[in-house]
Amino acid sequence: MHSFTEENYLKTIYYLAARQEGEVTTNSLAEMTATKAASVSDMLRKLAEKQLIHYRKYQGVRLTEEGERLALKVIRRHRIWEVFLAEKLGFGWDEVHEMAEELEHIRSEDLVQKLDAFLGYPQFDPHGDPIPSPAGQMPTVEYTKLSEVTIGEEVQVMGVLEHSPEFLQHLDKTGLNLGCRVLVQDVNAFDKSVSVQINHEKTLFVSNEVARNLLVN
Amino acid sequence: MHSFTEENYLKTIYYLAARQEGEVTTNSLAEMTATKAASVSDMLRKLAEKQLIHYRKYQGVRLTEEGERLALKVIRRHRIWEVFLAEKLGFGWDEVHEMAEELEHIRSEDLVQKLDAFLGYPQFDPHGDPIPSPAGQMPTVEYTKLSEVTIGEEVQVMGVLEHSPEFLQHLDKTGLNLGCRVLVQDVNAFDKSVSVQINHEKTLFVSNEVARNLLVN
DNA sequence: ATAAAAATTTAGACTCGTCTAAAAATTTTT
DNA sequence: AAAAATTTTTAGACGAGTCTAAATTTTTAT
Ligand SMILES: [Mn+2]
Ligand SMILES: [Mn+2]
Ligand SMILES: [Mn+2]
Ligand SMILES: [Mn+2]
Repeated sequence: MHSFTEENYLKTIYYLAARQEGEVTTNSLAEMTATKAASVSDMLRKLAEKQLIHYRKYQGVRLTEEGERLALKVIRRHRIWEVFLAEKLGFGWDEVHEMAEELEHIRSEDLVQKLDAFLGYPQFDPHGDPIPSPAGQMPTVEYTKLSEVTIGEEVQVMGVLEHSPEFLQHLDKTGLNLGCRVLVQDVNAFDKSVSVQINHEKTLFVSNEVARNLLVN
Repeated sequence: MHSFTEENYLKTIYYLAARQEGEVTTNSLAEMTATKAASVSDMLRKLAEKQLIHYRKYQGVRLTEEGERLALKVIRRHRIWEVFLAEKLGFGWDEVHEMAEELEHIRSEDLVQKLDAFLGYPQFDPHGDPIPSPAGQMPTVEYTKLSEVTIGEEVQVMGVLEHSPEFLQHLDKTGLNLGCRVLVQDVNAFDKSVSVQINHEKTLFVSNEVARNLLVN
């Protein structure tokens, strides 16, 4: 069995690897896990011993097949629990992540399987992130950032890149929920802010900062 | 905040105190928590420092008000999760305890509150154990052991004293589920085994060992 | 009332995951 | 190509929770 801590490191390595090219660095892991580089170094040695990562000193780190399988298992559990919390218990998408961080470590194949069935085999979590298959495959989705959409195009909000409660609450307040239709009316040449029409109703301005973190299509 | 381990000790002290008179002993705690007396001694010192137990060396241990409040919180979470696992996910009453042992430590007031509402504020868990109130009160129930019931009386199965999967699976096999009606037809004078009629249908023999662990109304 | 037995606590050690400070390797700058 | 800056690793320590072995206290038996 693997500890909570090991599971968290694997998950974090997976996420960092997904968003850059090449190996994941010690410092980026330290930042993400809110620990110090020295602690990360220690843990990397342990994970390498257990064959969960490929690790060459000073050269960064990469998941082995087994490590990726485990990381995806944890991510699957996390996202399924998020669906449960949002759909069944009525939590907002800004509240579910923190609880899922704990629930994802509950160890029982059976539990996640039954929960998945109870939820009707959801494909996406409340943030629009795809749920890995039981076999450990991450579905590929190709979404565009709202900031990349050209004027005149109408798209649908499919997910978010930024997951902080503050950002999600901001979207709630402006009415930019998952699934809502967005027509790009204009892009400001100076600050790249976007003027959009939501669901063929109200018009609003979206800063580039927000637009870069909204996945559409 | 309190650690998983501290929560488990408090819960165990509560259970041991409930089933004996007087203080709880170091050895009984070591047995229940599957650790050694030396480890228990250490932990008792820590819990006493935190004012969660009354502790005089060599004289056993008793929960403080704060300690009992915490213990009941953990027990409440445990039993609510058990209801969820049985009612919503379809697990058997022999399967839920182990998972609830982990889920009971998920820290969120909001989560247990919403889960409670989702389940319709259940009063009893799948084993017939009462669920402590949000305020931290353990409901009093007065049940009798089936082994104490006199011939001719008809009672209803309300709970179990023994919670092992083996015992519960045995009850499943013989059809002695929660809520079923039991008419005591005869008690064997030699081994105290009981001849009972279930739901006015089939008759079966129940060993004294089983009858002592069945709570009836 | 002693002695023996049992229960409990203390002492010292170990693992896990973390830290700070120092050393070593790599990368960047000049 | 050196020197400087940055990144990473190692060394040594710590807290939580556990262990075994030894010391101490309490209980039971003689
Ligand atoms: Mn999340
Ligand atoms: Mn999510
Ligand atoms: Mn239980
Ligand atoms: Mn129960």
